[in-house]
Amino acid sequence: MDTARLLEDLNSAQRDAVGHVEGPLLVLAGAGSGKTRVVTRRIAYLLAQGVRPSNILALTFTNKAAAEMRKRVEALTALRGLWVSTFHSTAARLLRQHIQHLGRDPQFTIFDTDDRLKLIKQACDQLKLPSSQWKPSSFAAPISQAKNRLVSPAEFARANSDYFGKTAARVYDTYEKLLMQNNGLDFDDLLLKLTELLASHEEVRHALQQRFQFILIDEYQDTNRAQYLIARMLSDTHHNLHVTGDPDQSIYSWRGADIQNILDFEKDFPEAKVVKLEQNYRSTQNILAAASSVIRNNHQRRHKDLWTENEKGDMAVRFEAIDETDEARQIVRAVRSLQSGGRPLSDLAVFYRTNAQSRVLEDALRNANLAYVIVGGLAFYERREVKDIMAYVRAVVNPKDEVSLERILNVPARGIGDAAARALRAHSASAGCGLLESVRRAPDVPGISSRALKGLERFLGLYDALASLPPRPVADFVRRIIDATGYVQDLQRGGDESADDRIENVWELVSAAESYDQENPDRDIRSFSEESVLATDLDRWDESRDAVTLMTLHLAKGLEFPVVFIAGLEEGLLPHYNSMETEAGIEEERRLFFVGMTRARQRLFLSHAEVRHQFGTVRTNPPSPFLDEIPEKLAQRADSEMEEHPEGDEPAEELEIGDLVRHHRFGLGTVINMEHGRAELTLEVRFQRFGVKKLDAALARLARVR
DNA sequence: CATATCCGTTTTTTT
DNA sequence: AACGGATATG
Repeated sequence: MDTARLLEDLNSAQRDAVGHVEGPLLVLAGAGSGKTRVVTRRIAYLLAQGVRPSNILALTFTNKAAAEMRKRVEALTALRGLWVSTFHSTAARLLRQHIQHLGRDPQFTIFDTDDRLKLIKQACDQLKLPSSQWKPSSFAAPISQAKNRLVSPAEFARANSDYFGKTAARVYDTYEKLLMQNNGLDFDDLLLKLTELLASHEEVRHALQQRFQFILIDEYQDTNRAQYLIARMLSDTHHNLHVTGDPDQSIYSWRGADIQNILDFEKDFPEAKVVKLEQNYRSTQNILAAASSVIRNNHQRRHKDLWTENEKGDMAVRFEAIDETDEARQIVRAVRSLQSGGRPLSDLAVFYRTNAQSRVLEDALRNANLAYVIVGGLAFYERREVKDIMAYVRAVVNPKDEVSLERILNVPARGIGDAAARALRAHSASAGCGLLESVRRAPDVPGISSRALKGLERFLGLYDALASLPPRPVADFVRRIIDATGYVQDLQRGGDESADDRIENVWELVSAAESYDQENPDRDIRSFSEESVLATDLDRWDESRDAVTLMTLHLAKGLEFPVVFIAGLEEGLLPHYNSMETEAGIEEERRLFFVGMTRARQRLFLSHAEVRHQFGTVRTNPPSPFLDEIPEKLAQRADSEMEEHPEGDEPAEELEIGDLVRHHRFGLGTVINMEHGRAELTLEVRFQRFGVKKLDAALARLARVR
């Protein structure tokens, strides 16, 4: 393809970036500034310059971003041998080829967060930590953080001398041993082990440096220590490292991301070319101005001015709801009116801070008969029934994976209970053999009932039958598991309420396997298993469906919608309680809000509720301070709850002491006393802002708030 | 050993 | 409010 054509419809900054060939390149790409376009064009440009596709490595954070990038490069040029994939799957792939240099078995299984927790539990048991005092889940985050920062158990122990830290260090150490025994790597290990491999094995590092002469990294502001080192080491010979990112969209520090990586890029590579993309092609002037006025309040920030040639557009709309149900109702009403104005539902998205917020929205949309999709939450491959089936796959693929083995031993129930499992484990420990071997020796293992023995025999038959199956087609393999275990019949028999959903998911797994077969005729059950662990809900999202999209603000990064709703803009939710203690925490929350706002192309709706039901209790939340950072002239207030809820629509007789009520002037309050007079009922209400008032129930027109 | 029931905990965000 | 884990019961 001719190079002039690749440059012609770009602005000058974009052209600078695309036309850069040799040497480090930092592209500071503001929201909506055509970043993906620049990256894909640059790949095409490199190819046009004679760079071989196999010498290029493009790294992203999500499979979706990788797929999108691949698709767009493909539209420009042929790309056999080009690697475009996530950090994690790239690491997995490289480790399969080279991990034996670290003394590990290339047939490792990737353990997800659920598996990890089970191993941590095992570690706690081994260390005899009383469960009343220690929660296994409390160790997950510290261990993960340590790995992200390349801190070994020994170093962790040295750095943490307090009571919790010392215990966590022991758990970490034991957890690592268990991972090894199971021949497993957790998500963090994928990056960590690759870092170790590159650092300790010059010949591998060198070979990969030769292979990947041009490296591109997307969302560089979200890289953690390990990812940073991988980037540095891989690019150490040719220095052709091209990173793209936006410090204002750094929202993953809790996962170990270090914003310093992008801020220090020029220090790391003094010869780096820096390009700033500040023209926004996505949003209206009003939306952009509103978003800018928010992000401006961050102090830890490199100044940047986004601007656009787009039209002024509508003002952002800000509205207040009584509670989360009311908020959902108002959003539904707006959705309906947009729809009748000719908007397809696929134009609309609702973002929120926490997954728990999706439920009310979901209910409201369903009741209104509006199509919706929830992206995120419990990922498909994390659902119990899907994990059960996949555990069979994993147990067969990696016989050392005892987390999976234990999971399936008695699923569906075949008479192998706790006692039998314990006996098998004990035998493994004393005989020094694996759990599977103990299952084989079950007749000789003490403490196993005859019923359990029968079950174990059946299980073994099943296991061996599966182990001898051809690894392709994947769908046949999966179907065989379902048939042979009677998994679906078992669900039907159990007859619990969610059985239908679960059965549906099981069949959906089969169809996922079928499409995998179609799309990857050369791959097998092993690669299917691996890719499924790294798959997320976002990857499965079908954007073409005519439905409102619901997702968290985190997931929204990198996407855009003509119309965006951001719900739950309250202090405590955004910024979230757990992030409000430090300035850095609040700034990250503000960036999260900024990310959400800048997803919108034409319309932006911002809502908050005065009270919210959380953990079964009611919580009164003031509006998010971020809302007030938007100038009045940029956000029009729609005080629509008045029309929707005329006061006094609830007879006072229904009130009880303790009820939360809303008064048109005094706002929210709690009924603290009721006095029945001759003809009237006098209420005593303690208002949150106006103190205690005595009101005539017939006149006060109070609305009860659940 | 399987099933039923209760209790406690959970929820911030995810590859 | 809902799920999973622990406990009691059949």
